[in-house]
Amino acid sequence: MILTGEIPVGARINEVTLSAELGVSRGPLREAVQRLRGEGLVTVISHRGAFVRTFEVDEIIDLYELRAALELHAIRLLCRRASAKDLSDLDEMLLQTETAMRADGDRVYPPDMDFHMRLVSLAGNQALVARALETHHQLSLARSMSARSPVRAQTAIAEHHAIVESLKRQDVHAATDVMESHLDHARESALAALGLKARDPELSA
Amino acid sequence: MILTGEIPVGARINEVTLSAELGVSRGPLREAVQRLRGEGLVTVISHRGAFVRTFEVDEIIDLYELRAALELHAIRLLCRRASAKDLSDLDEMLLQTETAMRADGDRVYPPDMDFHMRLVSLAGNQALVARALETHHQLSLARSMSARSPVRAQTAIAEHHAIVESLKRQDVHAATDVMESHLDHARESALAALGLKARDPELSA
DNA sequence: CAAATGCTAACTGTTGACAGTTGCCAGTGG
DNA sequence: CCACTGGCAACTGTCAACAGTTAGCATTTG
Repeated sequence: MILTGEIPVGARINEVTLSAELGVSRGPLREAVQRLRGEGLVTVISHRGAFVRTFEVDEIIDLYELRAALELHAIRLLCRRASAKDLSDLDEMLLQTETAMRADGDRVYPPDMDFHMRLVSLAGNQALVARALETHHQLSLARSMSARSPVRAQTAIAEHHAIVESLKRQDVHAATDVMESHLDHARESALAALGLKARDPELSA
Repeated sequence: MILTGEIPVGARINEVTLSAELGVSRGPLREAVQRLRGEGLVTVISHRGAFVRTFEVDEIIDLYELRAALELHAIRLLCRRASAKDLSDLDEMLLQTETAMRADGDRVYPPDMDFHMRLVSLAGNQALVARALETHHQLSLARSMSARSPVRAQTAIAEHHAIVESLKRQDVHAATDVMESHLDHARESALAALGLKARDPELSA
């Protein structure tokens, strides 16, 4: 309900009304809230309740940095572990996304997230996958604070292709470089959609 | 209580007896269990209860890989952001650890964890810090499955020094290389303490 | 008129009790 | 003697009610 926007960002979660809507008691609901707290989707204030988390610009930048840490490492692992079939599967996935996008001009981020999560999954590290999924959830929540901007689809797909090509050549350096700039672009796009610019005086390298 | 071993690894958490010991009711205890579940310290089985999580060898290797992803990225960020004072503080910290170790031959891992967490904190990314702390908690729980092995203290300290020296020279490549081998050694040491070896046929680079 | 104070309603924090499920053990039949 | 079944005890899942706190509003006072 949080990720779909059914409960708006920043809103308080009223335990009694929500438990009545869901048809459960307050006990299980409070347990669920604690789980969401662990996932970073709500912030709990003592005696005040649980609020759907809001993100400052700095926090969004931090999350993209975290994404970079996780996904760049996944890339490094993939260069050593990915089988030919894995890579061809990724290619097929990209083609399907392209055809789906051509038919239906809507929805740009879900396939993007699918690609990245597939990439991380192929690294074969469950702990890494869990953290990446968590980070994506937080980022999708942060992005939902702005109106959807369906821009940046074609360029993203092109960058995905470049990543897979680098992986096929087992070129770690190229793959990580492309992924890093890809995430930089995604961050800037997200921040632009949210209104303002970044601070970072550090994109020379 | 889990991290200190007061509740042994693999044990079931009896809600009624534990809530009686802690002087609280089962409701808050169940909420706490859900939080621990989010932190990956317990696994909850429906109608069976919460069990202090046990780790397979593969999962421990995955956790060290996750550590590498987070801490190597922290190193990269530090090379750009760390001030001279930050680095001198790290140096002082290492010296204090050495003198403390010379006086008291016990306790090897806590200062190690302190150093790494300090390193990550200096990167100035709260999301990164949170995940690193979580991973360290899981690893300390995994290590607690074996008897403490206070070996490997001097070499670890030496490697810490080498990391700081590389950071002072702003040599990203050297710093990440040292950190990577440091974590490799830590992993092998932990696995050895737990009984058996790793599988990885991939430590040539 | 403005600031401080007391009151009230709404909500969270916690508790104890009830219902449903699981695992174990004795008893029974092959 | 072994496998199976029925019953039982312990425990988890859930609920409704009570206590304590917070925020807002009306009232009072300088």
